Amino acid sequence: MAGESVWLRPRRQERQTLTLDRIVAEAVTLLDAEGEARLTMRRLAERLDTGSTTLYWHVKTKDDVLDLALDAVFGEVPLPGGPAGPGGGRARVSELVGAWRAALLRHPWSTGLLDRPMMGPNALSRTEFLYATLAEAGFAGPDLPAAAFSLSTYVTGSATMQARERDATAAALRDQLRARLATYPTLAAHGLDHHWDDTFARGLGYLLDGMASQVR
Amino acid sequence: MAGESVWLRPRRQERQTLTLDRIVAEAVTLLDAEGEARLTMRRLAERLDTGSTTLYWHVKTKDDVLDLALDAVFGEVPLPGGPAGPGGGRARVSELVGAWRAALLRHPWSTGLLDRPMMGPNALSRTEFLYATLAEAGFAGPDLPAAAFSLSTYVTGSATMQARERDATAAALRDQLRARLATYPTLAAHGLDHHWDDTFARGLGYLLDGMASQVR
DNA sequence: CCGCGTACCGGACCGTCGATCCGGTACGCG
DNA sequence: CGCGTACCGGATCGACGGTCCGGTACGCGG
Repeated sequence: MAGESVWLRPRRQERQTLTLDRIVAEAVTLLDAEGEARLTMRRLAERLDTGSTTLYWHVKTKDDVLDLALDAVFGEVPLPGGPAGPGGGRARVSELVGAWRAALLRHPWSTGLLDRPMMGPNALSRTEFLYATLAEAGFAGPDLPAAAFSLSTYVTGSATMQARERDATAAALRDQLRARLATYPTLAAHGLDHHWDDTFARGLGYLLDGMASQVR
Repeated sequence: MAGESVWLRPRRQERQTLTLDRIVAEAVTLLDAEGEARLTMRRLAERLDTGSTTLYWHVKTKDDVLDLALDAVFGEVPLPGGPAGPGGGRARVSELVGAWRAALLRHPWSTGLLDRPMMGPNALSRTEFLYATLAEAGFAGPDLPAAAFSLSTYVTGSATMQARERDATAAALRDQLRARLATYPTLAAHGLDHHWDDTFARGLGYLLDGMASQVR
């Protein structure tokens, strides 16, 4: 059994060496395509054209992959550049928050991972930016963490709620709810058909208005 | 092999028959004690003194158990009774929202399940109550779903964020963050030590203020 | 009092998962 | 040229969610 033919053996250079970055990137595309439930170390390894055990050289557990994938989503959120003009704090915050929400909704699985510590470098730098912008806008003392907390809470919560509603079974349940509008009259009359983008912006408006009146 | 001794055989009456309610209740206490990761159909069955397969007669999948457990948490939220006095809308909303948050934090695992459709009867009746209270307070048109959405988003998001912070690994990561306060100056200076209850109430104040100025 | 249907239960089992053991292989550096 | 180290993977482990199929006891009609 003298070694196989060269033609069958992949050339060393052509085959990219496995990298943590490649693993995370492939995990994100797999999650985008099939969701969290179908992300398996075996399937992920197969897509990377390697054995499942090899992944464990680069990563300690599957949770590591998920943590890294989540932080990769945060990495897609661009930080508004340049100095904020006077009174431009609101625009900058809206921009950051909107991009943040868009990134989460681009990867609906990410909202299911938001219950784990968001301590990746990308998440932290976005949070730092939010704190800095709010501090510059005049928030101080206990109002600073409260304002930052409210905004990030609102973003993650609303993305979770909206991603949940896109689920197929959620649509079926909503139809069933429509039939029980006797039991839930107000909800059925006003809560079923609304535009998410408008609803989100409106709620963000409430929050920013309330914050502005506090700092003024 | 003529049947075992009567003394060893449990009397029929003494042994409670297995009920969906008993399953859900036991699942909640198991989740409270050990978290979602350690909730297993086998372990749950063992606690109920039955075989794991028996559970599947009462329940179709494990997800059913989780859905029911989550709705059981919502069931712990009392609905403020009686008619709301004039201008009492804010107090009622604060009461509901506060109790809602308390229930979620009493069962920290629940925040990890918030990405699934909240379509259980308990969740729906709380949402209906919220809609009705807000409608009575003067919200109409697109402002009604926006207000209800903002509030429930704020509650679920903030509970998720706080429950996440109680995690043991989160504390370790926070210590590490404290060491890197050069990279995240504003965050490290203001975001690490704050009282959750005060921060939550302050943020809720922003939101309610902004909502009030809208409906006025 | 009998017998039988139905509501309920569980041992054995299947395929798959996350993770580990341990033996390889090839590249770079001395 | 040889050897260490960085990287890879077949085989395997224990546990999981879920199903098959054969039970068991209780109530109800005869």
